[in-house]
Amino acid sequence: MLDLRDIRRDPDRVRDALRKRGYSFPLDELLKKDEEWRSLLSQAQELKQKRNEASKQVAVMKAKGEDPSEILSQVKEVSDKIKELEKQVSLLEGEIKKMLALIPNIPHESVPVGEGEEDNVEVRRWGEPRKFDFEPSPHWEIGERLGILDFERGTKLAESRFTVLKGFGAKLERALINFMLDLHTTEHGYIEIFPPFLVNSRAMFGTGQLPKFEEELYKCKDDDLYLIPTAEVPLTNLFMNEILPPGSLPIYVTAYSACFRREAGSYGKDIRGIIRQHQFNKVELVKFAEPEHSYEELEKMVNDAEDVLKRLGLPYRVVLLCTGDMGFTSAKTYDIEVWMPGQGKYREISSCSNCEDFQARRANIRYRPSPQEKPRYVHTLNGSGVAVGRTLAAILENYQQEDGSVVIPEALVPYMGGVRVIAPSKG
RNA sequence: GGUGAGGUGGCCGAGCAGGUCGAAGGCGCUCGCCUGCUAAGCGAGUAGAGGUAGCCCCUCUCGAGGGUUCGAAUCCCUCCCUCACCGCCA
Repeated sequence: MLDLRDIRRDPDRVRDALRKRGYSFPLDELLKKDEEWRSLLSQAQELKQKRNEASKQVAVMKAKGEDPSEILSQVKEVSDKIKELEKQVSLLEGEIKKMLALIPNIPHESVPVGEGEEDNVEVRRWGEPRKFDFEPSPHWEIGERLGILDFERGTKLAESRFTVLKGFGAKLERALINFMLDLHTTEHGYIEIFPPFLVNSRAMFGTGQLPKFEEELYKCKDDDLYLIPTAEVPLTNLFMNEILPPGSLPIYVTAYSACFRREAGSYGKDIRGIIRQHQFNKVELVKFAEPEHSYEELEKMVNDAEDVLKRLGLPYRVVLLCTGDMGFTSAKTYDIEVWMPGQGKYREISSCSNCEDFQARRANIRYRPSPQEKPRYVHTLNGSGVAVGRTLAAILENYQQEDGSVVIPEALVPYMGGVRVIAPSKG
């Protein structure tokens, strides 16, 4: 959420941001409502002042034993007028808040202007895609041959885009989660959190899933609870409605969570394999930072996510998203794309964003820079560190052998109980 | 799910037969004084938000929302949450 006062002060800045994002929004309507709101508000406040003064007078007169009935009848009218005005004020306030909640964040000046994926800018590459002396298979074929991915039973139990992991597949998924959490907590300074996978609508509003993206969420029928689409939601909202004391920033937190997305509107995409599932596992990174340092923190966070892929020996590239491809809440986003030999292209495996104070304002997360200063909004950052299912798919494709087996990356061997190769087995 | 108690400022905790109460007192914190250092002591300050370019100023906020009233932390209604005991349960 943007600050209404900033919008008022410099509406062109917002117009420019909306244009760069390819967003249409009735900004003039908002400004008009704002003006009306402020006018009515100050009218109401003036009357209240009057009423408060009169009420005090009544108290004094009563104490002296005088008769205040004359004032009483006058103030009664004022009170009624206040009620009328306040009704309008709160009505307008509601409308303004609703509109405000639908304006996306303003892109940082370093973000390239563009319309879509094709305008993103590659920042760097790491690792050399392996040369195969046979035709590399896509991960779903490898996984089915090895008996570790079971798509049919996933669909039987739930619906399409659900998959059952079996044997070493299930173990590899678990190994990856533990490997990533250990890496981030012991080497990158993150505190491990195990959050709720269901959160209420206030939390969903705080991180920007609601109200605009409700159709992406699984909602519980009888409760004000939603399945989280990412651990970013519970992690970022950890400090909702709090003022962090001086010296607490930056705060780094990480969590494993299952993520649930309805994937409405992506019917045709990635039907095969485990790239796009309704339920998937992810290790998430979230940071709370002072505004002065949030962009350094973003670079460091991207490095933390890259480190996962480096240690697994998976080639990747880092891409800076353009204005038209960025998420609603983000001011600047880097995607990390891992090389998938089976598909012959790089696929997103992590997305790291600086949301600046956009989410902090929604979730009311502040910090006090020093004991005598006023609270300020923190900057929040989030990033995948990284998507577990996609990493598993990347390992299958990058480490596949001609005989159908898959070699386990060295770093994971301890997490796999010493297993170095997953070979085809019966059952 | 049942019964009972309760939700006040960073924390603890008064106020709750409606009226100069955004709120005593204590702790904590900040600044100053004092003191070889530290501790103690003394003095001052110390909630958040909005209207305003901004000060003074004004308005709002005592879990949330609504109501009664000239006036609500105090009275009434609804909801939420916390704690205790019971029931159920991984």
